Amino acid sequence: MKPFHIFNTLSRTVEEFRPLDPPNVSLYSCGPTVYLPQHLGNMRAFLFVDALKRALRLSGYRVRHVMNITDVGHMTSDEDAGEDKIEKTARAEGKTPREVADHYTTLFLRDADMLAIERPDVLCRATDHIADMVRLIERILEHGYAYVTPSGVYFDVEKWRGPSRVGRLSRQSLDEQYAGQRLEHSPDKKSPHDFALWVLNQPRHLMQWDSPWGRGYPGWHIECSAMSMKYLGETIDIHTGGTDHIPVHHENEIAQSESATGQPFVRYFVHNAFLVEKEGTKISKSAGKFPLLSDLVASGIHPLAFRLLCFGAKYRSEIVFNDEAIRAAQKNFEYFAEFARTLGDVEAGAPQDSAWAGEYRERFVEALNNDLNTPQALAVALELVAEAYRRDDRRVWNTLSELDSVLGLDLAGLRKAVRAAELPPEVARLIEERQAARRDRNYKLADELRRRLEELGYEVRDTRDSSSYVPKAV
RNA sequence: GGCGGCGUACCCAAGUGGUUAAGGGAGAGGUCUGCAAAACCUCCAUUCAGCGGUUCGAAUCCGCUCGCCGCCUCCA
Repeated sequence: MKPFHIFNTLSRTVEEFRPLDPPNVSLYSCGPTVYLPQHLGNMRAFLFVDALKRALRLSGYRVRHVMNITDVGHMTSDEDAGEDKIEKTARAEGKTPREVADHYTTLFLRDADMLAIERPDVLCRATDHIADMVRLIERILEHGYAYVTPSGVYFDVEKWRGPSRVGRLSRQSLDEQYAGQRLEHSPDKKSPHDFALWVLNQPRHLMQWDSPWGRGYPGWHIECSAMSMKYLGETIDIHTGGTDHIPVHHENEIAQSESATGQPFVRYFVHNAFLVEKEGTKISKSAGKFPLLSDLVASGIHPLAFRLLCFGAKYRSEIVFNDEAIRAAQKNFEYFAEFARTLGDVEAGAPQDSAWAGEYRERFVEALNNDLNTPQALAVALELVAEAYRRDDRRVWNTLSELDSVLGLDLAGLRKAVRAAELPPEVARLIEERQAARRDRNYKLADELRRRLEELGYEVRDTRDSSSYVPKAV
């Protein structure tokens, strides 16, 4: 294991990462809410987690990753009393909540696959874990940090609050946090700070479960606590999410988890910044308009270009998303892909990389271990390829594929695809015709044939007396 | 109103006290070439929003000003 450093929101500093049980790392990520497609901003968060996992692995850690699918409990309005978003979509589309959740989960996983985001070891749906949530709420009640009312079971924030307990993440006192807030609160709450663990007596809701307190449904924070503990234990190493989760969601998760177990809930909270549009405005689900991965693909951008775009900035920085930025990322992707293709012709024989390549591996790992500096790591990878071209020395495959274990561009696949590619008969015929035309200096015909080959998906590259044919990047 | 953050070239973006301010894209010129593509080479911020201050030394620390954003309400 190499020393890994990461910014911990709990301390607001970059810390050396020390897992509880090295080299094992327990990692929990707040996953998607599946009532709408995930937009590019959402996907950035998952790309961040993917980079974190892969970087840890490259440095010798073994990561167990759990991610939730939120398919119940997110409300359209404040205070857990509004309409459930899943149900709202279900009503609008004439489907059951489960159908809605399944549909958008499938879409999410499809996009994640296209972005080469590895599947978590456990992908768990909230609605499959109602019993776990109920048990956790019972523990909180046993410890006296919650109370039952006709409208629900609430967490008693006033009782829990202490010098170091509340506002650890957000750096806000309760009074600060709620100053100026103009929401109406359930009259059953002892304090406006209290939040629902279990909601009762909302007969209009489609999704309801029996509980010791009556039929109802879980509050929107409890799922993460329950599932995190179930699959990773009462104290986990890393918990990730977007910065928007710092003040409420994660603050509440800590309170309810630690009041139930008496143990620290999370050792390292790591939060990613947003993807923003040109004016610096957040791309949000609720705003209604946001680009999807499918929009990018439709405009001719490779999904992995978006992956590289996200790698081009640190996870703690906002990324400004615009046409020029994504096109630059596309160029980067093509640059790597092109290099992998040229390796396709080189015999796979060289087991040993050239000595000069080792330095690049070191610098790459070093960058990642320094608070996941993916832009610096990406720069190193680009420099490695440039240097290989410059030296005309392609014996860098072992190094490059190690870097690709984090970059995730599947360069090995691209390389293999070129080697395995067989020319269809029609293409072969066109190529011969074109070569003849070039020999006859009939360049007009040669250019026409080049155009037709391109239509068939083959890019033509001439040298003085031969040509190569490369299937275009998909 | 409270809390937090940002402002580095045309665009994206590292760097956060000390040799020439990473890297990529775009742009300009060149090598190669029937052309094109790919690749490579050269050029492209005496300067880090502005103004003060601390320091032998600051893009990096402090203060103020301007501009922008996030969270506090579902949100990665």
